[in-house]
Amino acid sequence: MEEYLKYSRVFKALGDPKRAMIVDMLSCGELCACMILQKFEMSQSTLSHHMKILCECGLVKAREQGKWTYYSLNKDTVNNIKQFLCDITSDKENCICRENADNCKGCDEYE
Amino acid sequence: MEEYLKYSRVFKALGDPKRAMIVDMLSCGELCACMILQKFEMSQSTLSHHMKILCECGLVKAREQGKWTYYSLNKDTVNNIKQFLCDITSDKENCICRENADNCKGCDEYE
DNA sequence: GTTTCATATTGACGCATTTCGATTTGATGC
DNA sequence: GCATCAAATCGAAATGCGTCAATATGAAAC
Repeated sequence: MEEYLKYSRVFKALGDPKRAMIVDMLSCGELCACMILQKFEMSQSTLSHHMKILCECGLVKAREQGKWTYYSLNKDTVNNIKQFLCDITSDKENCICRENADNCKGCDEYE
Repeated sequence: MEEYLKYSRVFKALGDPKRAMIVDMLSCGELCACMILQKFEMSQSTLSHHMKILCECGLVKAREQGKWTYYSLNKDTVNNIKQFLCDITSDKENCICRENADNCKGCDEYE
């Protein structure tokens, strides 16, 4: 379950449309907070909160320079969850989560 | 924003570790609800609720057969969000979300 | 050092989510 | 028909989330 928790934290961060859009914006390169804020109708504190969530799950990196904070996408984290999605779409012969499949009458009938 | 909402609904569904695990279980093939329930310490009503969320976002398909309901992964939906992740990790020259980048003093200084 | 500006933090407010026990629905078997 | 079983739905409680205004922090400019 620890493994799933690791992934789900990132998925949860992307589970807000505004955060998904922010991540998409950052895919073109680093941006400062004020630039991101321009694109949304939200308060500065709300944006700051969203950026914190994106940073805490590892999706986004923050770089402070003087007054400004520059945010960039952490592609390693994106690749991690991309790998998870690849794993679940690849064909598998057998699977550990199926080990007790015989205990289920319904599944027996189906097989 | 509509586009991001479409993606974020799926991400949100994966944003719960139990649901991420269920999706992983289904990656090996169709399973009935009772089989999934065996693997978790949760009530039957709670599982039913999670399955509804997974179905409503399009990640999982339900097939009813008599008393039993069989769930399977909808790989098309997984491939959709995989494509989004591929897009944001690919190198881009320019990006529509950057169109007003000059308005930001901070960004100007940085460039 | 005081002002100004960008960002973070705090506290509060509704709203959504997770969870459960209890009940309902709908199919199967007697 | 009646009992049984799988799954869905309902109602309620606890927790979490998105949002804002107000305030705090901390760097730059004067």
